[in-house]
Amino acid sequence: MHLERLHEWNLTPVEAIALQKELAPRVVRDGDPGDVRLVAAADLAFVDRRWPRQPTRGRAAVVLMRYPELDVIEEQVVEGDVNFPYVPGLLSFREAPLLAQALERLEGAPDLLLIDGHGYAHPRRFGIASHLGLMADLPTIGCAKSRLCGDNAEPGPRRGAKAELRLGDEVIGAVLRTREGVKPIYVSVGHKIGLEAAVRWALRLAPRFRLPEPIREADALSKKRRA
DNA sequence: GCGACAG
DNA sequence: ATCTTGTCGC
Repeated sequence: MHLERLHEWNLTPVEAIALQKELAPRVVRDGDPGDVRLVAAADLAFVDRRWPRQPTRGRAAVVLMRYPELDVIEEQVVEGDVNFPYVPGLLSFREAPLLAQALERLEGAPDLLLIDGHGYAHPRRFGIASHLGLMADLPTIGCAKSRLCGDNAEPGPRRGAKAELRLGDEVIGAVLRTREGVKPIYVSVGHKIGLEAAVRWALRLAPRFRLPEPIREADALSKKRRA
């Protein structure tokens, strides 16, 4: 698939923040992907174990799965240098370059994209899911395992229970219980999909475990040695 | 000044 | 993210 080259990646943190503010208005926060047949997810693992903020090597993995069968029909892995440090709020400048390369190698064309991280639920409303969604011009959902910003009540104990994630007087995402007895996940709009639809798809794609199946597969693939 | 802080 | 064994529970 094709991703648009929106800018260069070799930026300073100050430039990265300015870029996020500039691109955030282009994110589309509504829509509902019609009949979804193919779902893709991307995740990245680190190859060595140096300080989290230092230059290192990363391995990006992308999986393409059929819906509703949830079987993997394509995998892509790209290994390369990671130079940008981990800075809360600037995750995409650390991880997106390699993830974008892996996504570009995908031969199949997904109807929906899932990213491990936040989208709209971000200080400048432009998390990595929105960043990659904008580049790919695809309906994209951000699924994070923990909170970056905002406040929320505890969702109910049953699968499907949710609570609003809000920042100020704005709803920036949802806290969704995908399984009874486990911690909820944080769902937010990445691009070209409304929050309600994003939550519905996140839940549908996580029929058995805490995280949506495509993200689990991408995570597992990124941790495999090879490339 | 203090606390929070995706992966 | 990553370092790590056993262990509690379904």
